[in-house]
Amino acid sequence: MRISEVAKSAGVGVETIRFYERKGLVKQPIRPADSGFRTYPPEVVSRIRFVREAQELGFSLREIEDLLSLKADPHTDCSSVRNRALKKRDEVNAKIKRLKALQRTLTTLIAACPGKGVTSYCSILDALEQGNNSGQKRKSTNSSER
Amino acid sequence: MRISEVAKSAGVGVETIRFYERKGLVKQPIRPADSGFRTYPPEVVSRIRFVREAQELGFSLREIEDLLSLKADPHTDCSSVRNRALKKRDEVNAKIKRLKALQRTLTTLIAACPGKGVTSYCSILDALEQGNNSGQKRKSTNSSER
DNA sequence: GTAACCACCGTACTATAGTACGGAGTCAAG
DNA sequence: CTTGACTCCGTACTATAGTACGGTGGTTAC
Repeated sequence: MRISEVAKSAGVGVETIRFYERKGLVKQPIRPADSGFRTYPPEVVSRIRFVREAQELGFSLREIEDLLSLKADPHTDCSSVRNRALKKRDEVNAKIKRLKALQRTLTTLIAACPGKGVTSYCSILDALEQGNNSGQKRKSTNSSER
Repeated sequence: MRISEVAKSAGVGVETIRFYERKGLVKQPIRPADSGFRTYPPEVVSRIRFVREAQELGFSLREIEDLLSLKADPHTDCSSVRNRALKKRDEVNAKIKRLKALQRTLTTLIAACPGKGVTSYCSILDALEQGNNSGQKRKSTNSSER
């Protein structure tokens, strides 16, 4: 595949691929001596898609490189890969936990916002406090609203 | 609270708070006419913590502003807030789903990397393909995992 | 053979999210 | 009344993640 083809199927620009190549996220493809053009195997498309996906989930390109490098060289053993993978999995689990907390907060907020009428607390931070008021000092009716 | 106090308890720099103020993420605090210094109510700390938290989960400041603005004015009704909250919750759910997929992929990878020895596929993309060969053009017999 | 199209390269520009800097004012302690 | 800590402001700089630009060369289609 040529670069523009890859770009199109991965949903990115040509320049982005060259950029990822410079960053080491996409490895340099073969370049037939005659054409000099980058010629990619089709797998590169999933690799790029993975990068975009992971970005949306809050990973930086550096971290994504880390994730992608979780790959054992056939001639070394897997233990360091395994350990890094375990660590990454913990990080991902932590992220899921936090997103679930946010989800619960939104649910609380939605419950407090029945769709019409006026409610007393209808902000995400209030909802956070509502869902969360274990161990916090509670605030009374004081509000100095700016 | 003065700005440096807020900064310290929220774990950010003073400049960051001024930056968030310019961006509208932190509202302008009162400034007593005599001192002219920003004087914050303590709630601002959780607000800033929320911002940092949400950033780690892959939200941009713009999106975070959106989240924070999910707050009903006591004089309007809640329906638009509710709708936006529902939409946000969907987005969060989608993120959770994708993180769970990543988690499963890592688990597949970990399983393929028993800690020593050489394995045939020990990369995250291979693991993805292993865990994922449903609905896509398939290469081999479907192995129902998970 | 020349136009259209793609690819190549390096450089420059953009947006986001801060971080640092420099000069000036405020305030409490010594 | 000076010193030091803190604050103010605007401007400039940084890192990340691209995106665009401009010039050159190869391939194909007419």
